[in-house]
Amino acid sequence: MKISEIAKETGLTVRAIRYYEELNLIKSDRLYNNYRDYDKEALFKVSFISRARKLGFSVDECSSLIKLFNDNNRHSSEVIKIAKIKRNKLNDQIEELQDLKKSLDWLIKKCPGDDKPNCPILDELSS
Amino acid sequence: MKISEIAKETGLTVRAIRYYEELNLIKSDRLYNNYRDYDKEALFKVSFISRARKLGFSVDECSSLIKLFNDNNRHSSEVIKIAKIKRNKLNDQIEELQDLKKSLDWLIKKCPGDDKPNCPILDELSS
DNA sequence: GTATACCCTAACGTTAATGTCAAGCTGTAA
DNA sequence: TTACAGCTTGACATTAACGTTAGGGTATAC
Repeated sequence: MKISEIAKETGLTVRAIRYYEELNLIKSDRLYNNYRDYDKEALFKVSFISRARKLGFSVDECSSLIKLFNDNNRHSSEVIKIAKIKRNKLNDQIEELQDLKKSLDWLIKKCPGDDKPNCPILDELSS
Repeated sequence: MKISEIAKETGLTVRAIRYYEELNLIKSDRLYNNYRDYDKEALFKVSFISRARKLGFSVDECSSLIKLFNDNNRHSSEVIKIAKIKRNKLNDQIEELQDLKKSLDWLIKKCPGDDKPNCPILDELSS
């Protein structure tokens, strides 16, 4: 399969796939004309990355996952470790955003939102 | 007041303050030696930006808020509009992260996390 | 007069994940 | 054979919000 077919199958762009190859997440065979050639296993790995990216893993994290995926002697404890680190990061992000949202909600509640200049939001930001 | 004093007061870096000036969020008077000189009103505005940044507003959004802050004919409805847009963005982000977290939680629950290679997380990412 | 700690501008570096473009080879249908 | 679409590498561009460095002027205490 050629790169554009892989792109279509996985929903990634051609550029993204080449980028992952640059970072050694994927390898590609070459045809006589130097076009990249992918077999089913390669397609499998690219799909793997695509799914992991959609799950919120960074390309770097995908790299670690791919290594485990390729490693028949892996321990599932290593995989779950990466997943848990990711989950904790997500938790932190969510909490931070929720704090921000709370503050904003509070300010929004206090602002009349009319045609007069008086505004508790600006007041709060200046005080 | 000199720039480093403003930085100390607001918790921003000197570089950040100069950056905001570059983007025309702030102006500065100059002393005979070309040093930036800030009065109380300027300090006020820099604090304003600092607080808004900490509340999660982007520099660009701060720029809009500053304009309203400077505008005596503003309507508080315009301010609340920006705040609400920001809150909605936050909501979307939070929801997206929570979805990701849910998927991860589900995968983590299913993975034994032992010394054997079998791992539902990798399975799911490949299927 | 010298050490030290400020200040200035200008400009390149950082991070992630591609987008975009140039310049050229390849494959295929009409 | 002449389009035209698709492939190649390589390299610069993008976004946000500054960090960092270079090269140089300034203030002040000793």
